[in-house]
Amino acid sequence: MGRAPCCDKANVKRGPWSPEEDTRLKSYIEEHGTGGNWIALPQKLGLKRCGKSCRLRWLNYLRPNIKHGNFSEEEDNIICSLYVTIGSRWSIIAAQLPGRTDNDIKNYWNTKLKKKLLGKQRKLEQQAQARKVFNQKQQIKRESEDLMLPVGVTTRTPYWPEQQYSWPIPVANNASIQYSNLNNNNQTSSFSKHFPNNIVTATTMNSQHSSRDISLTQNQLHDLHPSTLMNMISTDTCHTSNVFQGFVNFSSDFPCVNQQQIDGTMRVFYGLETMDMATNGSTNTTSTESTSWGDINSLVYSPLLVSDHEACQQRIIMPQDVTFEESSCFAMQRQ
DNA sequence: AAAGCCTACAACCGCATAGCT
DNA sequence: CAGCTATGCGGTTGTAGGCTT
Repeated sequence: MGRAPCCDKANVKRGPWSPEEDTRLKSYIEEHGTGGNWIALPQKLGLKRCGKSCRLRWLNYLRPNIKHGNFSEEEDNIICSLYVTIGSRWSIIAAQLPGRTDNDIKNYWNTKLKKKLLGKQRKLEQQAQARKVFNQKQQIKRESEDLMLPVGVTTRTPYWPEQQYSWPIPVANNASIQYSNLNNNNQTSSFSKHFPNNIVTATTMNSQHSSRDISLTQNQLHDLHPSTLMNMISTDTCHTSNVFQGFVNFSSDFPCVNQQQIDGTMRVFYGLETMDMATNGSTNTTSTESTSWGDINSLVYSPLLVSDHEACQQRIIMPQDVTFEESSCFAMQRQ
């Protein structure tokens, strides 16, 4: 047995609303309110509409201060960032955009923004593939060179093969890459690199929510593997390390900095894009996730179990005109 | 000009859940 | 606590209008 219908479908009008229906509904609600009962509303009004339909019409089109169309670049960015962070929770996203309805944002996403993002994603895939092929060729070349060495001569294997973990460089200004991790001591560590000035900042957040902000020089970090850095940040010895040079205000770099704990996985934020990074199996990171770019869902943080108000407090890295024409963000993938 | 296709978006549907009895 | 109902939400569908062939 199916669910009981909310109204008598045979006796309700469906389809587009007429101006007359709109006027009746609008003037009634403005005068009397909804009365807390949408189901009874159409009968009071003499409208042959389902209560649900009245509610939707009011919420999405008739209530005051509704904006339609003409989404600004800023709104695009907010929608994309929130989608990446919390997924298709349109009502939460709409709550961040005054005058916008969840339905409007959903439609806008499905018809325009998604395609825009997928186009960018395809471009990234192509660049990643090219980079992968290049790295494989380099590896083969190195191995074949090693084979040519005389017997008894051993090659020095660098701890981090040269350039293998070089930081990807976005072309545009004001980009940042951010890593975060929850270690075994319930301590969240994160670090980010900002472009184009190449300032690197790091933060640790322990269970008591105290934080430590550290800055590192570009030259010292260029080839440092993220998980190694994370290790250093996560330990109390970091302030004595010669890598760390001082303290900067990390939190103010981000609109929303509530630390989200991503156990076992480090992620990179690149404006709109995120990627999981394979790690070197150090103490702070426990798993390796492969990143599929064949699906828009791969852009979404998952799984995230947050309440609605928490969702709004999650850390959101705002995209800031990052382009990827010249860069490959997969350079950090360990082969 | 007309048919077919595509896009945008309004509206619907059904599930989950809160709140009431 | 169980059952019922209204509401809220997200996915999906329907359709009008524009575009292409």
